[in-house]
Amino acid sequence: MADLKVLVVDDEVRIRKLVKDFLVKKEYRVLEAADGEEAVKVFFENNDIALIILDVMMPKMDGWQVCREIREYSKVPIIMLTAKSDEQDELTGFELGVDEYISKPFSPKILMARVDAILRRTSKLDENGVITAGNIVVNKVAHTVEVNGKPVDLSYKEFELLVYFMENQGIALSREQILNNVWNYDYFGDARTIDTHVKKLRAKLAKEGDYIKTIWGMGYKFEVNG
Amino acid sequence: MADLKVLVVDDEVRIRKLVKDFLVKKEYRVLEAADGEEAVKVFFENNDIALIILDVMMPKMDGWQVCREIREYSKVPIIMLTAKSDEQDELTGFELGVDEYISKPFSPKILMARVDAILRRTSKLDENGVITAGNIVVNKVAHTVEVNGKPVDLSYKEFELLVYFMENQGIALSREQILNNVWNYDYFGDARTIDTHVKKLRAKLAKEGDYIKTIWGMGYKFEVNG
DNA sequence: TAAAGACTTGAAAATTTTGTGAATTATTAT
DNA sequence: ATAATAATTCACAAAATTTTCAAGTCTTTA
Repeated sequence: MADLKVLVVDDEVRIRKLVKDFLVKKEYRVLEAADGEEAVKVFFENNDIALIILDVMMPKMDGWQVCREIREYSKVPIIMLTAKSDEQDELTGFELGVDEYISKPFSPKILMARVDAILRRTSKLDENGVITAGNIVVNKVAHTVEVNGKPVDLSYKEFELLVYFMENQGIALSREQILNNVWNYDYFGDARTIDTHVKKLRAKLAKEGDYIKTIWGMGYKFEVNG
Repeated sequence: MADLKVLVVDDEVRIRKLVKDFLVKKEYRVLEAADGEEAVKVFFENNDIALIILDVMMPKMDGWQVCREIREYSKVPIIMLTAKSDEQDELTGFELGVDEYISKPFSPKILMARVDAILRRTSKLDENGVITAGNIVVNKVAHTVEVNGKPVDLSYKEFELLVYFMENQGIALSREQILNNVWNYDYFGDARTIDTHVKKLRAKLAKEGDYIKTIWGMGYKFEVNG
């Protein structure tokens, strides 16, 4: 597994540890948060979290609220851990874009199966490192890109940038975020260099360059539709 | 590709044809079966099938059962084609030793990528330690290399490097990766020593030296085509 | 609708990374 | 010990990419 980050949010240490142990065994990287506020904080400090496992019942800010706040900016998959009695609430949850429910007490094995399944279908990152979006297929392992079946040559940075975009489809990315992720965090130069790379990328992707949208005053977003 | 046989099992002719066409284009040999029983029969009549692409939902005998029966005798890689709703079943599947899941409707391209990846990791290395790629034949046991049938003398490191490349065909390898694998992980020296070895290797392999591609800013990749 | 601010773009400048031949330092064989 | 062979390092040329810059366009907002 390509080193994906999973954020586990629960106020009970016991539960966090349990889930974490299972995740670690499957080679996921695990971040933890003990309450809703911390969860939101951790999530936005790490902009590459692949999935959140979120308890509903928590002090300070409950799971629903966490979900709402995160959904304003991100489509990251969320698995909710609910008490048996919360069934009623699931209605709310699906509207909020929750991907799965698992009621406590749960079987870690099933939870893991769901995690795998969701990551497989959402992040499109399979073990082969192939990411797809529209007519673009990127093979991270082979370091190749195809647009409409035809190979396209990208430079190192262009490739990195495209991968970053594709792994964050539908998410508006600020220049700062892009800089932090695609460039080294100690990069000092002009953020405008991103623009130049975007320009080149768009040109090389031809029609599919339109997948990269400009978000005026903010940054860019990669999206196939819309 | 060394003429590998792939068995495609699906009750819909349309799907079989689609998959077959793509596989044939990649120079695989394709066998077909329209239901589970036929699949098992065909599999055991041909003892050199390299991979099975298996639909779950089929008359007579479903994919799970086919999987179970074949697994009693063989570790042949299996890719399952599942309906979206079958995710739940994946638990069962992984226990049965299914290698991959692809949910319908699927992108043929992704399917092909998976096929390639699986075959690359499972079947490349012949039983006798002979690896082939294009016009190069390496015998790990005898420690010999032939290019176009003619023996080529390589030094120890050159040989190791070539073997590493050939065991990782199509994969972009960073200098660090190469260093860790071909040199001892505690090697301290300059990574540029790789460049020098690559240079020598390319020279000794003559025309076939082109198999070693430079990936600018990243490292090298060994690939016969492209 | 004009001005200010934010993106695009093309091209030049600056920087990085590679390729190579030769020098230097192990290692092995004689 | 000495010669031969192999592995590294070095230095500089060559190649390719990244960044900067300036002028042109497009958006937003007053």
